[in-house]
Amino acid sequence: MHFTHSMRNKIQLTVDAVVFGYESGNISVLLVKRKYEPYKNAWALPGGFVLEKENLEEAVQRELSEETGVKINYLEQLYTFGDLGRDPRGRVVSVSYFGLVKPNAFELTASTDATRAKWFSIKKLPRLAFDHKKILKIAIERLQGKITYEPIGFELLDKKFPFSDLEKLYTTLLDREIDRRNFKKKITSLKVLDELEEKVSIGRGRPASLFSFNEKRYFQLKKEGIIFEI
Amino acid sequence: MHFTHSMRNKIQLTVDAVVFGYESGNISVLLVKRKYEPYKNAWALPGGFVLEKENLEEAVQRELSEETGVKINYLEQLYTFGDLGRDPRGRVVSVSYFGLVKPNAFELTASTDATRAKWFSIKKLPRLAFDHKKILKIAIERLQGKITYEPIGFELLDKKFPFSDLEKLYTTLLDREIDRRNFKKKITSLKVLDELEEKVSIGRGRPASLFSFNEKRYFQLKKEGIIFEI
DNA sequence: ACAAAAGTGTTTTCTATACACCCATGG
DNA sequence: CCATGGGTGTATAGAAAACACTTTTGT
Repeated sequence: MHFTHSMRNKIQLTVDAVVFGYESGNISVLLVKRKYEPYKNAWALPGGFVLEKENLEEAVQRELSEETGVKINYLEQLYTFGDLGRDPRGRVVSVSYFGLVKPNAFELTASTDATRAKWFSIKKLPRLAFDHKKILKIAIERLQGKITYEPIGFELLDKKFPFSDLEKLYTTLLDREIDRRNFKKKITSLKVLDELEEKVSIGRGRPASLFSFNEKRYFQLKKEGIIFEI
Repeated sequence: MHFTHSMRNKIQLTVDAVVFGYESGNISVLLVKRKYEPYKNAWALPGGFVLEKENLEEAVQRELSEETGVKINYLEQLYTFGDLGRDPRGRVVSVSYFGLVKPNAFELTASTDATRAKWFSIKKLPRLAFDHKKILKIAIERLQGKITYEPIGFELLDKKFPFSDLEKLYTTLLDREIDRRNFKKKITSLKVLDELEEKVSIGRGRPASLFSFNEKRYFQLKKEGIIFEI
């Protein structure tokens, strides 16, 4: 169909971000409480209208920083939701993004209105505005899918971490037990981890060696599209 | 950011479709010659502006039928392109789709202006309008990716086909030789093919048995998210 | 009879999985 | 000294890969 001025549509464009964080066996997602109608005071994914002179990714980053102050470590496009009736204000199409943050960025900054932005465990979610429940569901599927074919973890863990953190991350995300020895073998064979001299002991038990991701190797693997069966 | 009337943006929304077809060792993509400026007479992906009261997928189907008459066998969302400056008319965000057609739908219908819609081998592409070269590149990567983890083929081959067609499809898409015996073993183990009584002989050589996809089994595998290493 | 494409099994190698005990520390 | 979590190796089974000759037809 050819475009003429009279046909200029009234479709509005928004972005929404599903941002995941991980800490000690818990996957959390960042939500904000809505200030305005519709769905005033309901929890929703951070996001908002795209400005005419900003890229989509800039829009997400801006909204995230305005609404939550959280610094994103990894961001990719998730899916575009455009069904009629998904927004009571009219026709609103939303480009959703998928983000990950490290635990140290987990704390909501001072600039954040703590009553407005909050981390929720994905196991105990409040009722969400718009079709955000659906968006979140797809994001969780993406997260679980990604982890089985990409050496994710770099984006969710601190710079230095005990191996058990990585293991726990996988058991949490995949929601099943994994054999520690076999898991370590597989990770080791990828050569993405550097073992550090340092150790930490958390509570009782033998202290754990710290590891860090070998960034060079890690991003090389990602580029090669490593298949990483867990 | 809160939305007020004065901020109502002037972002336009389009859809574009990358439709692939396959015939005798060749992957083709469906392009249309543009009727209007900008890029008048240049080849472009079929697509156009989304109407206010149609879903995104409806918009793609409508544009495809208007511009090419081609009947799509499979359609999924690919990616949303929204960079500033990707369209000289202003801010235009495009939701792109990825489609597959069977060879029998390959013929452009009578309703189609044959000089306007045309199949191009992905190895001999013309210069494309807008950022469609980039969109096509991403679609080709998706196609190659999909084939290694989903038993694709159903959507690209005729109802009945000789096994060699499936094999050739894979060698073409993956752009490398595959061992016929190992390949057959793998496909057979999935139990997605039914061997028919019928045979065809094309030119000289021993006639080939025809196969068809066992739809039930095929879609069951897809739902289970089969991992299918080739 | 020969060229061209279809069809078919076995062996070897690699990878995934199953499995249990010792080590270092804090309380 | 004991409870807690960290760390490590081997054996088996299953999957992937390598590999070549026979069959059926058209010309």
